[in-house]
Amino acid sequence: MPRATDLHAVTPLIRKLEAINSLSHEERSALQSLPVKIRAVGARQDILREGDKASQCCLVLEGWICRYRMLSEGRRQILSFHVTGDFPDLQSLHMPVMDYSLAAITNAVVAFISHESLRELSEEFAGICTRLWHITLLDAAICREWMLGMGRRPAYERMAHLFCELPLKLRAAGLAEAGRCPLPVTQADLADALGLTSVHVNRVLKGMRNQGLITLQSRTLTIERWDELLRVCQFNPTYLRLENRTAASPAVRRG
Amino acid sequence: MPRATDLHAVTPLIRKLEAINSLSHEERSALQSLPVKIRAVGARQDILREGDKASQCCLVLEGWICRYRMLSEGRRQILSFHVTGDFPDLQSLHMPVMDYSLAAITNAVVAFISHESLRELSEEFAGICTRLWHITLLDAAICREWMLGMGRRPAYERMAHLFCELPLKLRAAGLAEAGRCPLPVTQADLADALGLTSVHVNRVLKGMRNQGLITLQSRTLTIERWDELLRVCQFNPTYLRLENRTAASPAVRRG
DNA sequence: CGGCATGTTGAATCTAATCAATCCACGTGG
DNA sequence: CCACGTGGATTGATTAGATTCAACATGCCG
Repeated sequence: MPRATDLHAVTPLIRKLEAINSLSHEERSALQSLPVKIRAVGARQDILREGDKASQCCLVLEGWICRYRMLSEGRRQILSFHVTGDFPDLQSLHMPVMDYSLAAITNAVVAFISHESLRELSEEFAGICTRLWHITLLDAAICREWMLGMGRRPAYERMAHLFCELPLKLRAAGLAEAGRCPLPVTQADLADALGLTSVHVNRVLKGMRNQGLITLQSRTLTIERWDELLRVCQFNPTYLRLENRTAASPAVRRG
Repeated sequence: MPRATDLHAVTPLIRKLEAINSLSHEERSALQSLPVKIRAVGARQDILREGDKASQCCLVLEGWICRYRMLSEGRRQILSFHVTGDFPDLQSLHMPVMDYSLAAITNAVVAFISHESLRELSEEFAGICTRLWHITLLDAAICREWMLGMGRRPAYERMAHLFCELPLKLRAAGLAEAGRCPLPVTQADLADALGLTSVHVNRVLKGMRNQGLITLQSRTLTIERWDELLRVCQFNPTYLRLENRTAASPAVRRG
């Protein structure tokens, strides 16, 4: 596993922006000279808390991060999962008071980029501003999809849907091979992401294994029957906007 | 009810942008000269459908609009409600393929503004670009709040939360007096927004009326006991980012 | 080896869904 | 003016999906 250093810390971000629209030479070098602060975060550690006022954004370099919110009596809702290249709190650039917390799920490495430098960059390069906006929109689209699931999909479908989404998302980011992806989260985490209890997650998982749809072991999710999994949850990948990058596209492999 | 004409069609938008950050004279006049196409939409009519490729954005001038998604067997999830001044599909500016449908709940009037002209405006005025981005972020914050509710709040709390959110949102937009707001939706619509069935919505409503928390008649929601309603759902208005405008509403602070 | 986090299973319970009537307000046409 | 139709609201009875509580198994790490 390559260790992130200041020198190439921004590459995951560049990669992501390129995926939206290719960058000019000036844009790329401006990004490369962004000042960043690297920080390692232990598993289950908070990075930022609801109510905090952020003055920098957090770029994920390694590991899994999640956004979450808490209610009384320990109720927790995970709002999203984030991996290398994601910018989970990019919206803080315009809304500094956090309406959710950010925590590491696994051991992780993140890079902090100050709002100030991001703003300067956005002012100088309209194209970068647009792409950053684009990232927040992608995020919102996934949020809508999760909302639909929580409101209208029963547990089995909801979980199947997540198991379609994650491998596609990770593969597009060059972090997974086809039909298989890392899933380093506990059943309790899954439960909090899906709006279920961990006991029920366990039972639904058992059901999916019995149907031969998936295997999930050693923190790796393998899709055994894509066609069936897609059918079960009526999966439509439009919202992920993977376009050409989806299947075996060179854009993915080049990463 | 004032009829929207081309001349002042953009005022609700200007009002909303001003609320984020006051506009310069040039910005305001540039906005005023935006070309718009006004269209009346009958109640329950679709304005745009999932999968459509948009080349313009829809600004709500009058009436209530919702975003929604459908699943098989008539399952519907309403993703958001929108009123005068809202830009429910602003994200189509950067992601033209719609991942949800847009429909009028009541009779409504909308203004279409072409992506082209919005893009020109954004290029010329960085401040307008930023504010538009800001609007999409506000939207995402509400989406996260709804997600939390669907995942972790039981029906009663979830509905109470919506009944806190709507009056505050509408009041900030100048569309409601304190402690009361129009709610021209059916119980079936409410159900689709909350991820419940209409039968259950009816029962929860009955419960809230019995507790003396609200009245809901003639399409008007009145909050009878703000303090208690806020308490029931642990309402925290941060995510709405009403800031200074909240303070103007004594009903909130009293609670 | 012991301890702790995570995963698994069973039984009882509960929330919300489903199915099925009925009621009510309102508008329309005879 | 009243009968009728219609969409929405209300209520009851039943069922299903998910939670809760509790116990036990497994795997990993010091």
